[in-house]
Amino acid sequence: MTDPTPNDGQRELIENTKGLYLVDAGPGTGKTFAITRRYGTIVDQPDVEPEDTLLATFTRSAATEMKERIVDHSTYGLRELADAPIQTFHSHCHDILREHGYAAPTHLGLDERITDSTRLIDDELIEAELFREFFGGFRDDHPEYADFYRVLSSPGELLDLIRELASKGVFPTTEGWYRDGESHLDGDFEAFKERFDAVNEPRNDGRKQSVLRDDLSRFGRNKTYLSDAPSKSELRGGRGTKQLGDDVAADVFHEDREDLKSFVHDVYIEYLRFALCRNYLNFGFLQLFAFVLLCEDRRVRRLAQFEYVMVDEFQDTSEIQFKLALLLSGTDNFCAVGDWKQSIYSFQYADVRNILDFEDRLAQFSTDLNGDAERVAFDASDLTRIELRENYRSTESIIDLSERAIVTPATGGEEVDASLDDVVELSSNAAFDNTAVEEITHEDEHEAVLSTIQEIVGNDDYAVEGDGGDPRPPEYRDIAVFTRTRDYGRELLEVADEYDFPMAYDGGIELFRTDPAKLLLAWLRILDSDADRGWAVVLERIGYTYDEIEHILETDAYPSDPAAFRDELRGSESIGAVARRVLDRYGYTDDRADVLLHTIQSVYDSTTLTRGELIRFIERGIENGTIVDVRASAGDDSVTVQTIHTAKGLEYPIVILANMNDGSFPPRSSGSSVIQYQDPVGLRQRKIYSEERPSPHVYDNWRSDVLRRCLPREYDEERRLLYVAVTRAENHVVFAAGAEPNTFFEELPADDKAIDPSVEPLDREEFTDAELPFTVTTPQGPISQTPHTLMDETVFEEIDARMEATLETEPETRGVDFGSRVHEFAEAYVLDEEVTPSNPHERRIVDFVDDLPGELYVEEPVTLPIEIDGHRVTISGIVDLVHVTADQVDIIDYKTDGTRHAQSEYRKQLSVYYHVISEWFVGKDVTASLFYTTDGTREQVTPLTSEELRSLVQTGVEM
DNA sequence: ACCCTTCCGATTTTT
DNA sequence: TCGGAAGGGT
Repeated sequence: MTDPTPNDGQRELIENTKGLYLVDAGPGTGKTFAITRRYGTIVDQPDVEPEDTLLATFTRSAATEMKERIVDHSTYGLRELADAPIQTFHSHCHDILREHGYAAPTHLGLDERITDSTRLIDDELIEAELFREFFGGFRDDHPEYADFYRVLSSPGELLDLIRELASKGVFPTTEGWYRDGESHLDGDFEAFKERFDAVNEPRNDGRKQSVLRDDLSRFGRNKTYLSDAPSKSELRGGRGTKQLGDDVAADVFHEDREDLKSFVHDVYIEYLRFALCRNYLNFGFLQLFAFVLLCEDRRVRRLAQFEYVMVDEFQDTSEIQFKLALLLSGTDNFCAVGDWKQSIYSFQYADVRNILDFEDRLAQFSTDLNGDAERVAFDASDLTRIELRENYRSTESIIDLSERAIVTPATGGEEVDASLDDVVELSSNAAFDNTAVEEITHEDEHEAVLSTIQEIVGNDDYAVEGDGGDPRPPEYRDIAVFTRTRDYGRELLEVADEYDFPMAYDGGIELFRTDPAKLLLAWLRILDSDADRGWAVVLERIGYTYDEIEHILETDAYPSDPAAFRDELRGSESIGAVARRVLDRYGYTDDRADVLLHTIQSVYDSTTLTRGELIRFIERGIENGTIVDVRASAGDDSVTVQTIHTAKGLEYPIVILANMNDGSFPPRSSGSSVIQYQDPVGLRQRKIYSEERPSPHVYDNWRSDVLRRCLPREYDEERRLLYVAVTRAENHVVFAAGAEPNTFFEELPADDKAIDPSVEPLDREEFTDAELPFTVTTPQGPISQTPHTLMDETVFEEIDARMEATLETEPETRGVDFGSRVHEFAEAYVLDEEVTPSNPHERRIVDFVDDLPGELYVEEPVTLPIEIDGHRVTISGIVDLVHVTADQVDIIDYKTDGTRHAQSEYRKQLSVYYHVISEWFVGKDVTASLFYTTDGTREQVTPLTSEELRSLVQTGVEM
């Protein structure tokens, strides 16, 4: 592909090894070729060894590829390069800490040490588990932060925040914040003011109010603020005002955040301490300690610094990685290679500004690092920019299309920031340009895509470049279908399967942490040994309460229905049949269940696993959160389906970009967590708990609401994703959309191709290789140490204890709970959706509604209402509670949403129960009410009459 | 301005 | 389920 003789840009990069370089390397420009040759030039100098040169990559596989290609072109062999620092930032940091990291924590004031036995936790779910454990202890030790706990929706929110701060170089010390960390948390008013002014500019020469003022016309709507919030008119100015006052910017920005900062600080430092005590680090902490060490310890820094530093995929680096790269440079022989248009990893803390504002950031970071001591020596004004301009992959037409993509608005009115001035123009090297850029729209999008593929294969109109550069008709293997989400890819594969279409998914699926997998595991355990761990899950699912389950497990007196099902399963010939029956029983027929079925079947078929081993296999899958890697086998002549992220770095003759529908390229939202860090406004809290007034207790933070509206929604990364997708193509691109095409689809120039989807079923024999469209890799590696429970036992212990306590004080209290499935069923049935009853509870609902106001009897699974601190609590699975005393029946529906939202939907739900229950408890006074757990208030609901219910069933319309 | 109701969207993946 | 946003009525 890449010409062995470097072109001008590549040669400039390869030959100039001294000094500071920023290389713009667009798609298909032979970047890897140039970097590896440059590396060769560097280490082939007589006085330079591989250990003097750092080549940082983004992934391990990229590092491996680099090494292999260097070996091909230099005097060094693979063995000599085995230990060379050609690696990811993370693994390099790991190495630094292993060698010099023992006392690194002391620089933050921590007494703990990093030792050889300190592990790296590479599974986020295991870390989440550990963090939960940590946070539980933290809560007990720090009652002073109660107001923060009450607004947090989950501890995971804080872990996310900590990770983000770590990636930005904001670290805590035992005394406060490391270096200038606190200023990041406070934010940057000047930078904020600029954005504020930008959205506060009146429009139409001052005749129309600013975007911001318009946006705030609904200020306070659906919100509850504390009394210090200004009124809407105070905030926006009177009638006729065109923009917000200047003072508003300062007013919303400046907020007392001392308590918030100290809360976050304490959680952060204590979590670091916890991790070190437990002898582990996460990826972020690896970089955190490496950075601190390099900053504080001059000896280590000198030892660790390189004569040459090259960073590949620079657009994917985070702020801390940029700074680490600088600290690791002993000279200014520094070379960053990347393409801002391909920065699509912000969720992994990649910061596109590292490459877009390279010079500014370099100057800024160097100054920061040199604040108190001379650490790095860079002069940003000595920067040489190199542009790689020759594209060896795509035709000129594809390149033109990609340039359009990067500036295409994502919604009707969006103004795109990027302009083509920032895009380095590429020229194509393709042998010919017969490019088709087409678009198809059809309601049956999946079928339409498959039909299109059939149309393309073997068709000379879609010729691709053959081996000798001559055109040849395309085959299945030349085509890739890209999607934004995994889900869409799986759906497509599902449809393809129906037609025996040669199509293979390429990417990862977290298969085992799904309900179907857990239930299957439970039934396998029951089959194997009537294991309690299996029965508990099955019974809980049916709706038995904890004490009932305990009783059943003790006496082995299993209910007749599931026991019969177990016996039925025992008669199944194969594991596949068992799995299918279990999934059918619970109504799992979606694609995910099918993949699970496929996986189980193929693992069982292709290995010699016994049932017991299969159980262990699934258990490991759940414990490790195993992503089942599903890959196209290379030899198959089949279409590849993958997410755009997975496709980065790859190339295909023909690309179909599917699911170009409304909402499939979502805007980057400001996040929904209560406590968040945001550039440039710093650390902010969106909800505030306060008991000052009786109700409600949780208030919205008006400043946060205004601040958010000053930072516009961004589609920049979605555009870059689009760019990445298009630039994978060598010859042709097809956009596909369903019923509601998005703006990208509408705006991009493409020939509209009418389509009448009819997929020709293929002869399976012809594609025997593709028969099983994926292979499954058995999870490897050590089994995690976290004990795994399908049921959260602490919750049940808690419930049990409280039940005992309540029973002692209120022996009269009795209640009933329904499983949420019955709840859902009832609602669906009343609303005349097509549902078939599958258990006794559901059949009773059917009988009841069909025969209103007929008789209804419900067997009584009994439980007790649960009270904690005088408040009823919502416990997952118990949605509705019926509270029964001698002469009174209370039907209660728990809601966490305390301040807003209509009761109408709830009324429909509750009404069904109301009628069921009042039939049941003839002679008692029955009431229905909503219980708001946020503030403890309770509201009586007037249930629909039987007539209204009946009419609902008949008309199917809302009241 | 306030209240009630309905609608919409729940990513991506590597270290 | 559950928040955010927006539309409609008074």
